[in-house]
Amino acid sequence: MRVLVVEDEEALAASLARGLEADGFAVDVAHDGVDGLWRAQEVAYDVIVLDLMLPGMNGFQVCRRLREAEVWTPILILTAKDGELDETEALDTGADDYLTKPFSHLVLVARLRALLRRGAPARPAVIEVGDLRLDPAGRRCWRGDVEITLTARELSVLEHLVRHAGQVVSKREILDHVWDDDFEGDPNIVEVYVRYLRKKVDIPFGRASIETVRGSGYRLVADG
Amino acid sequence: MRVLVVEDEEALAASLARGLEADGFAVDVAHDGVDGLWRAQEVAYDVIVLDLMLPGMNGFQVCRRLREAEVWTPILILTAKDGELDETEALDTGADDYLTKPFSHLVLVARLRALLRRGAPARPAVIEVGDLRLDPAGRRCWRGDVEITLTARELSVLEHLVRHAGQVVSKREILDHVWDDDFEGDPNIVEVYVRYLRKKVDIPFGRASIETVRGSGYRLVADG
DNA sequence: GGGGCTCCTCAGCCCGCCTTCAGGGTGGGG
DNA sequence: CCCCACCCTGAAGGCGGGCTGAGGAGCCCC
Repeated sequence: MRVLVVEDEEALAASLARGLEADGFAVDVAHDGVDGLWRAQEVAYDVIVLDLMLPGMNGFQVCRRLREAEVWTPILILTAKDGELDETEALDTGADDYLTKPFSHLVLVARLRALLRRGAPARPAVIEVGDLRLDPAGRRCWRGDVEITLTARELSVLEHLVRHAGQVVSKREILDHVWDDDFEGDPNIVEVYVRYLRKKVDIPFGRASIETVRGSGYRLVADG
Repeated sequence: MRVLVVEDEEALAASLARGLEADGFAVDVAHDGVDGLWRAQEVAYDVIVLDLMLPGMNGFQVCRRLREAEVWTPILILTAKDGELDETEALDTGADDYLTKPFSHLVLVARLRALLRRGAPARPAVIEVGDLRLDPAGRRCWRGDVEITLTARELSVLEHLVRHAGQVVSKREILDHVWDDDFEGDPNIVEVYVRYLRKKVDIPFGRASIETVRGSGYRLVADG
């Protein structure tokens, strides 16, 4: 099992390396984000331990860049902070687990083994409909090679359509699944968001993937 | 994506709800098994997070009851215990995955997304009569490989004919099934719609699949 | 505090769908 | 052969579902 530790703090890095080696890991250490990013792309590590606070490029950036580069090695983020921000941010950037400093060596190893056990699954759950791609976990979306920036709501609506591609989805259903059930506003909101989506994922590309099924709802199609 | 969290511990429930909402889920919370069971049957959730230790009815019971009630929503069981017993028991009762407390939010979300990914898409119930195909749920219709665009009413009338293919269906019957029972308008409306249908599904293809049975009604035939 | 962004509301408009209606065609029984 | 019931057909109008643009409230970050 080969692990890459990206950690700028010398003492911690050395301690991690020693401990992991004692547990049978083959350990490489990178001391800053740029180096870590490079190594992670060059070598097929089984898992990466990534500190958040790094000189130059921080852990989130490294993580995101790796995923953008189609590197799906499981990543465990180390963070000194404890805020919720880190947690959600880590998820957004595609990390697989995270650990708050200080942590026990045993816990770290347990988490790493858990990640390894899960094996390849870090692979993104990208859903494709024609050349429209959606990564619900990463909250990202593409038409072909062009990335499309969507807001949270837009993405949720599109996610629901994509997950039911080819089927008719009623406005009521979208409302129930994407909005909270205590939403008492204008159901017209669904039409509005469909319009937003069409403006972003269809019209600029001359497509018509979100069909209106009058009286029933909407249907997402491949639209070759 | 709509998720039901069944968890009696207030703090954990609130934290789960907040976290999941931050990840774009629409979250409902039930604080005991009975409430959870009821909600899960009333609302079409995409996934259910179910604690084992619940007042009144425990997670296993809820799970079993749901499956007995033909509710197939993916269920992820939360357990404080660590025994293998729980795992096999959970799977026996029809749960889809389980997670041992304490767990990281990231892991929970990853597991939920995995469940959603697995979620089986609704199977298409396509009815065929000769080379005429109808997908009532998808609101679509084909003659051979050619898709035919039908309005809601047209499709409803055709659906009734297709479901009784080969039999004579009276106009009164069509009226009662396709229109509201209290429809007091001109029964001629049925003739009008049969005409519309013939213009779309028969005439362009040189077919005559909707036969008139004078004095009785209409009959849909294969019309090889 | 202000600018930008996201989310939501609202009202007006337009087109397509549903329905009605009247007139013409057709077939069967006397 | 004639008549009447039954069915077909074309046109027209009203209505409602869906679309659209503008704008305001809340939020976050600078």
